[in-house]
Amino acid sequence: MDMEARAHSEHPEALRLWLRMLTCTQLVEKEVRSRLREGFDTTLPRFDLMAQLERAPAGLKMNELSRRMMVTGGNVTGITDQLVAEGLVERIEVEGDRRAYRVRLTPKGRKQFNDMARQHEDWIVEAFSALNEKDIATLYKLLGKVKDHAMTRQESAA
Amino acid sequence: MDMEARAHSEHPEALRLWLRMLTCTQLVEKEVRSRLREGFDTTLPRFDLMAQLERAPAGLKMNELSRRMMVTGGNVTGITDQLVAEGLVERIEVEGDRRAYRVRLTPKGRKQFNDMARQHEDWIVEAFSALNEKDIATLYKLLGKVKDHAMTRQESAA
DNA sequence: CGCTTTTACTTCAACCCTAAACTATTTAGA
DNA sequence: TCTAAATAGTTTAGGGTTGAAGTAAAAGCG
Repeated sequence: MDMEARAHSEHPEALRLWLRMLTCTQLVEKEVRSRLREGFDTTLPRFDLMAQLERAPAGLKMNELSRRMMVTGGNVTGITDQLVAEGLVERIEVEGDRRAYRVRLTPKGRKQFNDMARQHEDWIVEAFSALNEKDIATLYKLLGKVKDHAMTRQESAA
Repeated sequence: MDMEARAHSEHPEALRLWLRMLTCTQLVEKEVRSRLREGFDTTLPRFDLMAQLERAPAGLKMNELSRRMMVTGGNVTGITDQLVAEGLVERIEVEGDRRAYRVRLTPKGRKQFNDMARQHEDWIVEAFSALNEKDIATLYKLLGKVKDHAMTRQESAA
C-alpha cells in the first residue's frame, strides 16, 4: 500500500481501539441486561433510573434525571411511568413550580433496588476480574482523559 | 463506615470503572450517531452493517452478519430490508441452499460507505485525541483482557 | 401589568433491539 | 427412504431511544 492509499488511515489504532471498546461494553451490557431480566424481571434503563434516585434520597426532577442518565426527557417520562405503575417510584409535587415534580423511590422501590444493586456489583466485579488493581486504576485514568475531552467538546457545542 | 457496612463494596473500583466506560462509550456513540444523521441521513446500525459487508466483498449470510454485529437475526432482517429498499445492499441466492442468501453491497452502497467511512475515521481519531500512542496501546491491551474474559465466559455458557 | 421567551414535561412517529414463535429447507440417522 | 432434529431466515409483541412538535407554567422585561 503506497502513501496515497494510506492518506486516510493514519490512525487505524484509534479505530481498532474504538471497536474493541464497543465490543467490551456490549458484552458486559448484554450480560447485565440478561441477568436483570432473568433474576428480577426488569431492564437496564429501569435499573439505571432507580440507581440515580438511590443516590438522591430527596428525589430528582425529570430534567435532572434526563441529564444524569444522558437520555432525552421523553425517554425518562416513559420509564418513570412504568416504575410508578409498579409502585417503585413516586412523583411528588414541587412547591412553587407547578410544571415540575420530583421523582423519588418508594420504600418498596428502595428495597428492590438494594437487592438488585448487590448482585449487580458482583456481576461487574466478575466482568473485570481479568484485571488486577493496577490495571483497573490505569484503565480508569485513561478513560478519564477520553471522557474529559468528549465532555469539553460537548460543552462548547452547547 | 465499618467493616460490615462495607461487606458488599469490596470492589467499588470495578463499579466506578464500569460507569466511566459506559459514559465514554455513550458520549462517542452519540457523537457518531448525530453526525451520521446530519451528514448522511443514516443510522449507526445501518453503517455497521455496511461496514461488515465492506470487509467481505463476496457478501455475508444473515447469520454471519448477526454474529459479527452481535445482534439478533430478526434485527438484521429489518436493517437489511431498509438497505435493500434504498438500493445500498442486495440479497443474492446461495446455490445449493434455498433457505439462505448472501447480502452484498451494491456499487452505490460501496460508494456511499466509503464516503461515510472516511469521515467516521476522522470523528473517532478526534474522540481519542486526548490519548497519545502509548495510551492507546495500553488501553487496547487492557480492554483485550476484558474482552477475552467475557468471550470465554460467553462460550462456556453456550 | 402584559408580552415574549424560557423552562418542564409529554406526546408522537420512526427506528432499534430482543426473545419467542413461526415457516421453510436441509441434514442425519434408523 | 422416512422422519426427527437442526439450521436459515422472518414475524411479532413489547420495550428503549430519539428528535421534533406540543402544552403549560414561570421568568424576564418593557
